[in-house]
Amino acid sequence: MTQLRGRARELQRDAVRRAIAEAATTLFLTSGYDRTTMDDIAREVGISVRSAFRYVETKEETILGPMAEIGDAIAARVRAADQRQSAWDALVHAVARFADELAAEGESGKARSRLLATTPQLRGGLADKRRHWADAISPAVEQRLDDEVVARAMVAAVLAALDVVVEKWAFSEEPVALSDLFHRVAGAVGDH
Amino acid sequence: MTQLRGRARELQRDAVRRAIAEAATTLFLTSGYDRTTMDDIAREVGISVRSAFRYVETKEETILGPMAEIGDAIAARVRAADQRQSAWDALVHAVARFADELAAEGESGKARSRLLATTPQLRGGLADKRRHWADAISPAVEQRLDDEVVARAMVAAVLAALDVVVEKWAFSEEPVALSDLFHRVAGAVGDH
DNA sequence: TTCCTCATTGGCAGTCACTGCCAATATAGG
DNA sequence: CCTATATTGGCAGTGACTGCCAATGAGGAA
Repeated sequence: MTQLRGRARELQRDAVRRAIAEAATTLFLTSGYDRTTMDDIAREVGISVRSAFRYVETKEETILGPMAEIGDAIAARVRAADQRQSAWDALVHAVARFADELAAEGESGKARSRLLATTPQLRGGLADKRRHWADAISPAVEQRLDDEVVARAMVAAVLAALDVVVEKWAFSEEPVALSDLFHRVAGAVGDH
Repeated sequence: MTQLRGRARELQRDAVRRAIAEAATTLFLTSGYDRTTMDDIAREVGISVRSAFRYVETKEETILGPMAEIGDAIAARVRAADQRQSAWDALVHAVARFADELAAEGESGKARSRLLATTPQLRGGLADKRRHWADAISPAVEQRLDDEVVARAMVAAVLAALDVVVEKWAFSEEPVALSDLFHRVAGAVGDH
């Protein structure tokens, strides 16, 4: 039963992590990143600061943690794409699917995106995430391309373009269709 | 004489900043980023920690500070490029010139690049710099393109590709020509 | 030269992120 | 109920950074 026990523990851990992410996001959004201390977050969740740091490695991770899996999801979609599709097209479509999911979150997704865009202290963590995404996605792209450096550069370029588009979307008044915008921009970057 | 006096002060400031950058780079390279304290850097320069923080805002800035001007330099080159050149080509060539300068630094440039690539704590500052570069360069690209978002995305994409190429170059054993590699990769990303 | 003014300096104390250590506590399985 | 094991939270310490203030130093006026 050690298996089950371990699994239960993991589920419990994930629940706490989600609670931390939720509390942190709310607090950052209402009081600002700097003016929110780890103490505030821990208190909101109902645990000690010392324990909070057993669930997240850094303050940045409180809000960025949940973004970890996205890279794998995108990589899986690249792999699953029709083999006749070019590396670029497979990649752009896979990333666009993520854009759709973000857009589906509605206003909360927009608010979070605005927070990430306007909080310089989060950029280190954000860069880390993007790096991990790139590490996950690049091999899938490389398989269609046979060139490691080009594959990595292509992934980095597309993710960078995504960032620009998401920021534009997050701050635009009129409702813009995020993935349409992304497709348009990616097309323009790819054609020049 | 207030003018001259002010200028002298500025020159003095820049000299101290350079001394800080040099000391920080050396110390980070020999002892590692974490194991180097601001106290160590200040002592090496011969000033107090309190004063050091009047020259640089953060520990990251000690080594990243000198990278600030590069964005403007690239922007100027994009503007200066032949108007018949496409936005993409002008941008890629301007960035390649920077790659040449980096390569011209030789081993010290490589070592610094390796440090930046392997030190996660510097990624926030690095992302900030890249953002500032992008803010400086994008208007110059937009002028040839008439589309703000596409211009920003193009710049972000090319800078992301540059990062990948620089990292590859910094860690490769055999001497690779940095800007050749960059041109090849940029071409591949742009054509797909 | 001497004095005055203003910028720069550096020490001090305080905040906050984060860590190692340890004793108290909870919990699953016998 | 009891024990092995995991989890918890307090405490003290480090290091980045900030506001405050008294001391210092350098240039110009008298």
